[in-house]
Amino acid sequence: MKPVTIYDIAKEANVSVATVSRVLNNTAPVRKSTRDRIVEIMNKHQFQPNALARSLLKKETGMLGVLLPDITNPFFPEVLSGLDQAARSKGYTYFLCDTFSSNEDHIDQYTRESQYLSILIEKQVDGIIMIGGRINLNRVSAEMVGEVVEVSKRVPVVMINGHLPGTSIHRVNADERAGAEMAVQHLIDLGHRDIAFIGGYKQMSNTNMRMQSYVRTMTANGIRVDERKIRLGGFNVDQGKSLMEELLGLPERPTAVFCANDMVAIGAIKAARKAGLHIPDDLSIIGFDDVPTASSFIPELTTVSLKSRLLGQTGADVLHGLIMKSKMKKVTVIQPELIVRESTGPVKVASRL
Amino acid sequence: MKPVTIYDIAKEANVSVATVSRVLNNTAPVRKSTRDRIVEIMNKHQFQPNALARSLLKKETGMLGVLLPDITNPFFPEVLSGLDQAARSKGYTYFLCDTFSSNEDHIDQYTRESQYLSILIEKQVDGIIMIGGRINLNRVSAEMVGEVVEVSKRVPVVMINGHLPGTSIHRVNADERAGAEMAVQHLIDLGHRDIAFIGGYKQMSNTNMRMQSYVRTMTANGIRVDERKIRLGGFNVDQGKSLMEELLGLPERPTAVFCANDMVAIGAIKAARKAGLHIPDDLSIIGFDDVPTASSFIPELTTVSLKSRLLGQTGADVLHGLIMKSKMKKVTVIQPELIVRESTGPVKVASRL
DNA sequence: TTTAACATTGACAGCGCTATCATTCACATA
DNA sequence: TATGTGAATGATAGCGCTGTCAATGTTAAA
Repeated sequence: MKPVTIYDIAKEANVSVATVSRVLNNTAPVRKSTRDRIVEIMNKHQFQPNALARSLLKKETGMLGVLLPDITNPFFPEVLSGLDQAARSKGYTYFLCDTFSSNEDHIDQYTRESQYLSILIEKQVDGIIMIGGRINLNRVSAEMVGEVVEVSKRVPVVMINGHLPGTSIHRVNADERAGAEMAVQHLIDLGHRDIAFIGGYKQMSNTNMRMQSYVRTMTANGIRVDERKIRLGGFNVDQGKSLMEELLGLPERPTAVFCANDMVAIGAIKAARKAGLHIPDDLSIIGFDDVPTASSFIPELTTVSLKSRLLGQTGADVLHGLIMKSKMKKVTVIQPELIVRESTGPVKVASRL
Repeated sequence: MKPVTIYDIAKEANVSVATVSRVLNNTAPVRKSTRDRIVEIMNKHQFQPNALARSLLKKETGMLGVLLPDITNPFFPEVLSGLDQAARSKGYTYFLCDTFSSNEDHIDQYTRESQYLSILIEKQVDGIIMIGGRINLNRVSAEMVGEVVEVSKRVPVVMINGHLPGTSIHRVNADERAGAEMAVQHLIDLGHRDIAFIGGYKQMSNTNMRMQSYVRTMTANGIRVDERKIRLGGFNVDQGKSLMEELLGLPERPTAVFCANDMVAIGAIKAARKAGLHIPDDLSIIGFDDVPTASSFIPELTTVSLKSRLLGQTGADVLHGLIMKSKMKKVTVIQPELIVRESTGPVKVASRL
């Protein structure tokens, strides 16, 4: 059973294909009687125009590509949800390209990224959004950067929470610095002075920004930072747990911990509880990202929201602007927000004993 | 700057487009010297063939459509991740169509579903996967069913964890009945007799299956079920919380609670703790789905895994089979697995006091 | 040397649609 | 009645690619 084309419709309605195309796109006046007849025939056959043929001619597909590192990481569905809404409202459909999760074929994220990039180009997407947050500065070789730059010459690209140094690709970023400052300042305002930082990876720009901002805020408040209380090494619950255990092994444990993200914070809480500590009475813990889990955890996590949905939404808006050839700001910064919940509290002098 | 086409390549290489096409698809022998020359020119121009044109002719696009209700619900990214892997390994790219989340334009899930369905048809996807779990029996009108059936005549469709009664659409389902039985039996084996069921919605098939299986297992073990201890009303944390509060208000509270999903279980634990109960000593709680959060929660959640990744993977495999016109089983059932963690424990007689 | 059998290439139609230009009507105005 | 104007329509050329058929070379067996 062959799908019906506008030729079939045209023949049955005794008109030319041009006329059918006209009623389809409402691109020129068609006599009401003719139009009605054509529409009826279309309905009768449940005619659906072939978007490939149309796109081939019009050089626009209404399709976007969205690259992200791991849909299984709860941060990304949030971003995606904002992005989805904005994209849909403008009539786009998008390919989801997961570059790292379920990595059973031993291909690394960057290789997969370039594979997807070229597939997307071949499929003639109207634009590409790369959601970062994992950009590893060491690994971003000149080659990789060059590739993305090359792609961005062919089709608009915007990066969310990522940045390719030396390029001028449009991006929308959370203000990580401000976010980290909020977190640390919150702890300090609560009376804490002995504040640790755990989680993340040295090579990653987001970790660095968070950590640097931590150091700066401490210093600005006249607090000396203790190198031993900065412990990097991962973004997940288990890693958070062992990082916290290290901290607990120190001769003098901190009264508060700033975690590189919420997962690490959860791990930290688990370790602390196992050690018999009560949160937040004995120890305050603050996370980062405001993943949905954060609010359902016990205790509910104090954290800083990166406004993930807004990030996604804005990314899509910027991309749309680019596609429409509007002049867009090169970088859009989204202000995070401190979310105070239950895992932080005022320092107690006794808690150090 | 116009994109280069095979014509440009052909001209520069002094061959016909047919030959260029041949080296592109390796579809007929080409003299090595000619091939090398063409390849070099392609590289020089970073030539990427236009997939639209190719697909228009070949009637296959390598694109799939994936419909799901809410990417923000942690169950779906898991399914998607399995699906992604299987689809990618077979060379497919897919459109992600979120039919319900971020629903700010007041269009309901079913309307959006049909919108997406027709977009996907127009884009000529090779197949469609609908991930359910939210199919509301009341709302699945004849119209909706008819629509999906109509679509499935044009392109292969597979439903994951969903079912349109009266149709013969291929599907892969978790064995909800068996899963619920595992959960309840686990509780009974632990010595519990007074077991409640909370969460879900009466109109949904998954809720019904879980609930019926709960009743059956109780009865099979010679336990009478107490109607007051079955409380439906939602799938999220807050709803779980208030459902649990209702339960706690009962003259004789249960010693164990079987929750319709993990989110409800988390809510239940929150309510129980607030009431001063210790989990699992005073109350055992078991969830359903084995969402990633379940293992990071405190206490770690005992639950039954629906094998979400496997579900997705299998769905993609079945769809691929259908696309390849292989004979596929109409329904594939995935066996769930009981995951015993910390939120359930043996009954203590004293816990009833 | 001749000829069959491949290897290699070219020409060209056509996938389903839209844009452009040309043509035909139907009226209203002069 | 002649003419202009806009409304309706048709004819047709591609969009970039692949498949088919035909036309060349080339090589090895006869």
